Amino acid sequence: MPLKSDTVEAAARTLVLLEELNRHRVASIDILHRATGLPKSTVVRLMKSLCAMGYALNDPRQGGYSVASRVKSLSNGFHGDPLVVEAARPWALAFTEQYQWPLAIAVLDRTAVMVRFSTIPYSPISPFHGTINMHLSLLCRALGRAYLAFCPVGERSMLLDMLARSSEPEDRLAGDRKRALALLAAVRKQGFAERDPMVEPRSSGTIAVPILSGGKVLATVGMTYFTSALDRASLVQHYVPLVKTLAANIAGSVESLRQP
Amino acid sequence: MPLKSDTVEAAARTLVLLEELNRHRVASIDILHRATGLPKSTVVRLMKSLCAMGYALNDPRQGGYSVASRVKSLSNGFHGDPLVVEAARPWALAFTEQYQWPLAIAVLDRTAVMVRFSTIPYSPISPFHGTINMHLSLLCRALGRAYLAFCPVGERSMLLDMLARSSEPEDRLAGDRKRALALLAAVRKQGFAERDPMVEPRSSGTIAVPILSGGKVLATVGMTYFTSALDRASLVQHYVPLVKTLAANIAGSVESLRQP
DNA sequence: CCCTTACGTTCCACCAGGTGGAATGGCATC
DNA sequence: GATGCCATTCCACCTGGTGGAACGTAAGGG
Repeated sequence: MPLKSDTVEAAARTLVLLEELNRHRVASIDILHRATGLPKSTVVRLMKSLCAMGYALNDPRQGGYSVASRVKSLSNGFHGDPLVVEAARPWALAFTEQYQWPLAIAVLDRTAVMVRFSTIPYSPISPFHGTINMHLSLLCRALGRAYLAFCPVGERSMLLDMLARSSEPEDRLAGDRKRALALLAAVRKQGFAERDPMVEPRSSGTIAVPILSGGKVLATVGMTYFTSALDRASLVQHYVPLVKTLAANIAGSVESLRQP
Repeated sequence: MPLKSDTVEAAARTLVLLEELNRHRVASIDILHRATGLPKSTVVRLMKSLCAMGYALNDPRQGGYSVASRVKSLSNGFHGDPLVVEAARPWALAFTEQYQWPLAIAVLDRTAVMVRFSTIPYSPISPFHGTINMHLSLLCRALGRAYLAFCPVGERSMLLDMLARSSEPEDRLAGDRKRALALLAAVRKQGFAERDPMVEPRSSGTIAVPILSGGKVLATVGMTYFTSALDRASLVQHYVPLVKTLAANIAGSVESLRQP
């Protein structure tokens, strides 16, 4: 079944597989098969190609495959992160250095938010391995909810209209506009967003707030943590204010960078 | 003409093309054709695929193609385990070839360290079972103690907080913060960590040191030996310095691999 | 200890996808 | 207007890529 009619199928599959591999420290054939929907013999053949070319390594004792250093040459020519990411980078790195927990910066991309920067590589205790370019839903994920709750009323209305047409399971709540608006009002009241408790993995959680400028949401910033490591009081009284201060500092840097 | 007999040809060509694209701010079809040796129709077809999937952009006004932000998904997983294991592998294999004793590389995984690479299969004196993917405690095992003793103060504090909530027998000492910190101070003073003498197997021992970078512990490296084969003087005066040098070499390789 | 389950790997018949030379189109230069 | 150069499209050809089935191995449970 072709992914897109004007793509080279084998190439598309290989790239999707490599993206999935980047999400894990080590990934088995079974994990890659489930995540991509490709038959196992196809996964094996494509992974062998990636290993032969130096993009991946397979150590059977480790239990699977992992990315190798050659993958850097597939992206090292890209230098076009959004302004808000440039502004956020030093603040986010300093935060993770001081508090250990990883941060993510996400921006709106059609009807989801997309992670454009993360301090996961600099955190010793990250629940995730590679989240760059992940799409996160607006109604079930912390980074998305923080966007939808704090964006202008007109924008929220339009986004909810678009979400109502979606067939994604995580967008289902958009079909019940009243409940969706009530959820978002609760997020605004609380002052920060959290991942829906029904969404996996349940061993971790995220708190997220908007990065605001001129009444608009430029991006959202979220801190992810292991639920076994932080009790709710510590989370709400200690970390939420820190993430809010971080967001304000980032917004300030965006303003500075915008001056000619 | 196939690149390699065990690769998916179309995938290999696409990746080579993408690497070449990364070398240019903008690249024309002709440039890509000359650099890769692929026929122009092949280059066009593969570039169309890359554009359709979001890895490249075509702007005729700019004079060709350039990489797009999605390429970051192809490399963002190269940090932590994959990075440290790739950096450590050649150094560790050379060490075991020269000194025979097996080595293990371990990284932090929540509140324990996990062995991610081991030279046991390459050691002529490896009566030890394979240890890859084993979790080792932070307070009773050499590889764990090396991590906890030499990591930054803030991180140690947080890890001890998390360990205090653990019900694992080997984490019990975390309940007595003062004694735990005294143990770790002693490890730092000694310059290397050892397994708790009460922990089995007593016929063997491990010496471990941190792999440091920018004031943080990336991983720990440990050498396991038979206690009947080495006296303490030989261990401390001969092998500990060798393992420390090994760790410094690995750290250097990590820095090199981190460059874009 | 044996059976079952789950996962990784190999095989191979099948055919659809990928190939590249030739032709075409567009643009700049003289 | 002719020429040269580069990008793109076309399409006959055939080989590379596919995926279900079979096999091998290891782990877990009774």
